[in-house]
Amino acid sequence: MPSRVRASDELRQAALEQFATVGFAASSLQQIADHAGYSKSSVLYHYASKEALLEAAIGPAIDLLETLLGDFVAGGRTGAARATFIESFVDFLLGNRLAVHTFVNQGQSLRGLPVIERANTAIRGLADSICDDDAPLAEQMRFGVALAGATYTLVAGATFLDDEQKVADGDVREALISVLSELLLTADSRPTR
Amino acid sequence: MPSRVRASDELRQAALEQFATVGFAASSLQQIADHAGYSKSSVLYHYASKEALLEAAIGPAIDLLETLLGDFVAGGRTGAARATFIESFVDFLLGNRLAVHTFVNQGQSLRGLPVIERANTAIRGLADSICDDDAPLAEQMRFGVALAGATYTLVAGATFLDDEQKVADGDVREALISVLSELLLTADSRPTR
DNA sequence: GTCTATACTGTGATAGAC
DNA sequence: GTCTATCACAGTATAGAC
Repeated sequence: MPSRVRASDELRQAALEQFATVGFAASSLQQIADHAGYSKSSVLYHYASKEALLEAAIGPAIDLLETLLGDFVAGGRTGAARATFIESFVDFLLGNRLAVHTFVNQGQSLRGLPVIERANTAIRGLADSICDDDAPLAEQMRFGVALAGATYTLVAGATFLDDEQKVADGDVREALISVLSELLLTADSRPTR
Repeated sequence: MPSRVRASDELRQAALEQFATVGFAASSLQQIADHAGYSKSSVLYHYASKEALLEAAIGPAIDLLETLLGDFVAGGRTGAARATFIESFVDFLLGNRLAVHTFVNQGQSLRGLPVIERANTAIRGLADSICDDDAPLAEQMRFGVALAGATYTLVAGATFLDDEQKVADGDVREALISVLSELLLTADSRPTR
């Protein structure tokens, strides 16, 4: 193994995989250390606590999410802006599956942690931006279903499809963008029912 | 307090609320006992183990889900069947928020438990039924996004909207059915892109 | 920088008094 | 049926050798 790979990076990656698969609360420092090939104490040398390890593991992805959602909220409400947002969002999901998986599945029980709160604030900002104007409830739901559906379809996909039909990421990307575009791009002109 | 309410029911309800809010792993028998006004040992008298408590808490909802999905898979692929399925599914979500919340947020880390596996089997059966025929990937995604989106929108709604704008359940029901119908009812005639 | 050894806390679960 | 007392164990975290 090349000495280029640093222990802290290996530990961070092992932790991310553990958090995503068995959950944060159920992950022990011992398991993480074992998976990375280090001792439990080495983990606590590189990261002051289990929470610090979570911060390091999913923090970067949360950073991306913040800028992604922030840009969309700040930007115009034009159809073109929506289109690029959809693409960015899908790419974000595909490029940060483990972190998204962790946040989606464990976020509720991790309220109060700085990383989690940052993500929640960003998401709430998006929700407010969608709901503030007098948009009909169905429109708000369409947005929620689209983003939550895309997110959780990938998360559930990781859960169910892992062993079997391994679809190519490129096809998934295209199909997801297609469905989200259907839902969101022509939303203004849709009937309420 | 009327002696009509049984201790086991109170404990089951308290456990469900704990599991849904702080998660299964993070919930302690002590907390559950405190919330219900009993001692930790009383919990273990009524339920042999923490897992048995989970079974009792979300089992009934999983039963409903099994029949719901089973009926749809067994039934025809007609538009009318889809319409009634959408309505039943939304009603199921609205009527079992805490159980759904628990399964969605904790299910991944609880693999192997009988209740969880029953639900996973039912969901996989639905997924197979949708994917078995040569449906295009976008159509499969549309189904996934619709059901996962509806599910997680309500779950996230419980997370974010609890304190503020308390939308009436009736309106949510109508809006959700509307969005799901848009996505699923005319799916056969949609273009791939 | 990585390890061993250990302290301390809280957990799920059991036994037995009432 | 509910309680107190106790168990064995796993968890995070600390101290210090090398």
